[in-house]
Amino acid sequence: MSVTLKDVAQAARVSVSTASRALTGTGLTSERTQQRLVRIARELGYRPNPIARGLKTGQSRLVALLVHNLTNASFQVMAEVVQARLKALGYQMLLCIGGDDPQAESDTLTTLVDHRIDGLIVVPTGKNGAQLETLSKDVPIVCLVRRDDATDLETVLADDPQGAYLGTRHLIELGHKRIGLIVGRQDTTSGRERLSGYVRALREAGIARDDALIHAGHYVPETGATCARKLLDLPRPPSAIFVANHEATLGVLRVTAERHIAIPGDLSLLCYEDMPWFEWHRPAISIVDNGARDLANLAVDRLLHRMDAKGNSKGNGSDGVREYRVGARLIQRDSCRRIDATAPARSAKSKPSSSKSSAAKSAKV
Amino acid sequence: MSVTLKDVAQAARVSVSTASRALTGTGLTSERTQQRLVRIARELGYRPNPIARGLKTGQSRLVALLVHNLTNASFQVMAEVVQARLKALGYQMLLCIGGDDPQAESDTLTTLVDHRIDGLIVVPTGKNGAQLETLSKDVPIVCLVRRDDATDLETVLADDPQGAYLGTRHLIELGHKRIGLIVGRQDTTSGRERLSGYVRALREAGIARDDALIHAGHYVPETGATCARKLLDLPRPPSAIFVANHEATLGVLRVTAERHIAIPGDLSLLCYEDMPWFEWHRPAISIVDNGARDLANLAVDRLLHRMDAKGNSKGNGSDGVREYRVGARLIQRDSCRRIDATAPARSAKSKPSSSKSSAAKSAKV
DNA sequence: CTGTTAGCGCTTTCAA
DNA sequence: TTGAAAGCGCTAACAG
Repeated sequence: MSVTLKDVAQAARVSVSTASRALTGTGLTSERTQQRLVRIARELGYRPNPIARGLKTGQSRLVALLVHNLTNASFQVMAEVVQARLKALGYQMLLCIGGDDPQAESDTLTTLVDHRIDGLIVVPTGKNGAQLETLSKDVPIVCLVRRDDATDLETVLADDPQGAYLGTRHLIELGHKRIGLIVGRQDTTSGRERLSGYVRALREAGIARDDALIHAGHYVPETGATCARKLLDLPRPPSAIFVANHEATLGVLRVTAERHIAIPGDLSLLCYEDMPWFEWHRPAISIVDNGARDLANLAVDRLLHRMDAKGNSKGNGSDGVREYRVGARLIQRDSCRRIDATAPARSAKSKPSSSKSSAAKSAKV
Repeated sequence: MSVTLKDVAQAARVSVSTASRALTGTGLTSERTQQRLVRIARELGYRPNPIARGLKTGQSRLVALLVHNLTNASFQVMAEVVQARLKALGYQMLLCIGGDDPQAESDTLTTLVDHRIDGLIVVPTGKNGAQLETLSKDVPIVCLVRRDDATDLETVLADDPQGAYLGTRHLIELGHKRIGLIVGRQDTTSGRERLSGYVRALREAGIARDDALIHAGHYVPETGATCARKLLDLPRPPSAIFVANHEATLGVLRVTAERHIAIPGDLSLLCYEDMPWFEWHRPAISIVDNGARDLANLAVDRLLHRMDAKGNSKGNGSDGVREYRVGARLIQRDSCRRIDATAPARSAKSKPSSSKSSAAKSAKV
């Protein structure tokens, strides 16, 4: 079928080994034969077979990205970034979707290693630490977005404590005192950290924490809807809701629409994580950007670094740092408004998006 | 590092070939050795090396999916479906993102073939027909969503003519006579076909086609916004807009929000292609579902069929059919309303989502 | 039913 | 600087 190294060697009347050396560019051939071989290879349309090469070298030019799904905009961005970066370097991306299921993660992991992937970026479920730890002996691994506490793998995380803090503080600065929080499961890094940032901002502002305002659950629209109802049904409902994830935000928006609650007139809404349509939505949804693009880029950087270090067998490329944080930032759009601290939370229905200008400047980092 | 077939064979005191036969389950070994080998392999934690196997068999257990991006919800769904189906069969998915760029597509294609992928599902740009045609000699290919007219590759398409027809007819049945269309570029299959379906529905209803109501452009929010403005600025603006793609719909929604045009009170909006948040948006956006999930499943079916046929070398598995269509269906939500044919298009602002019940039953297919 | 032998296409000793 | 030869881990004739 295709042109092999042997064909090239024959055409050039040299041995395969010479051909190999010339084409892989080890300076172990004479300048002349080198160039000649390159030319002939091109003429013949020779393309090295990565499989054969891999069998010998143990490499595959394949890098895997394991994420939970493609519904989440952050994961979409990450997949696109990782793909683009790797392609530019001649790697192909194996995209795996684990659905946040430990069993699926475990299975996938072994198959990936079977395929002799050269590197792995994984959003861990947190339940396969031992396996990850073992695999990391063979292949460079970088964890993304979540840490697997059972490992000390290099991990690239969003600065969730800071992001949640910034968001909450922003709402406080706008005059909100009762701020509802819809946050993720507390057995994930991000769930815990976002809660902690929220709590810290309240504490600093001298606002008492009210557990009736805090709800944790899965990152799905249903959770958002359920929690929003609970919050709004409170005797003293919050004047602002901070939703720590974009899927849940969909649920919240539905509830507010159903109940004809104007945003930001009756309720301010702040969301953690961006999503393309938040900008197009009216009112445009203010967010705390988790920096998905930066996270992915950093993860790729770190992975490449480790892959490189492994190749040169100079240490494991860890650089001594185990955890990287990518800063979150507040992006103000139109879903939060300044309220008069003395007025009741639920004012008259109306006063549409005009809060933009009145909003405080971005909190300093 | 890992356990090889040789290790298993030695442990079992048989030759590697026997071990191979036993483990690959060709009925060419005695029941006893077969089971013994399987047991020993398991005990040793043997995992076959796909690279080595691939070198011999020419297969890789890798299937590639080449799409334009991951921003589009249809592509997200397709990627998830393809990934899930393939994983269940022991294949890994190589996800490539071509950005609808012919050069990128071409490059990717060659790399994929280098990697000896076992199959390819591709959303073609339409500019690399010759290359695709050539590659299809070596590897089973199924085109998805778009046809590459320069080839006669098996192609799985949405039934865009029908979908656009259904959508348009639905609007007509609701009493709309001036229906704006924001459609895709006319050099793509879907762009042309969606326009044709629209035109056919108008013709059947005896409504004259008005080119001022038809705008074609890229599938991006900006296009939607620009076209929406043009449509709404018309001396006689449309009473309904049919947006032939979800990205463009974002742009349209922004414009209507900016101008305080109530949907569906002042304007009915129908969108081609679903997106998770359309359902959560208020008013929930009515759509023509292109059946992304079905498309992906069918593409996988066809690909597997061809891969299978190729393996058994019984023909090319084409079954004589070159083109498959997956039916589109209308999903009514709350963004279209019945209008009084005699009333002016722009009525008083208000009358929010209550058109659901009054909407006509789904057009029959 | 099983073992022996020969590669798949490439890299990499080891000699020359 | 080059060639010959070995071998990565596996499968598949071909004998026995």
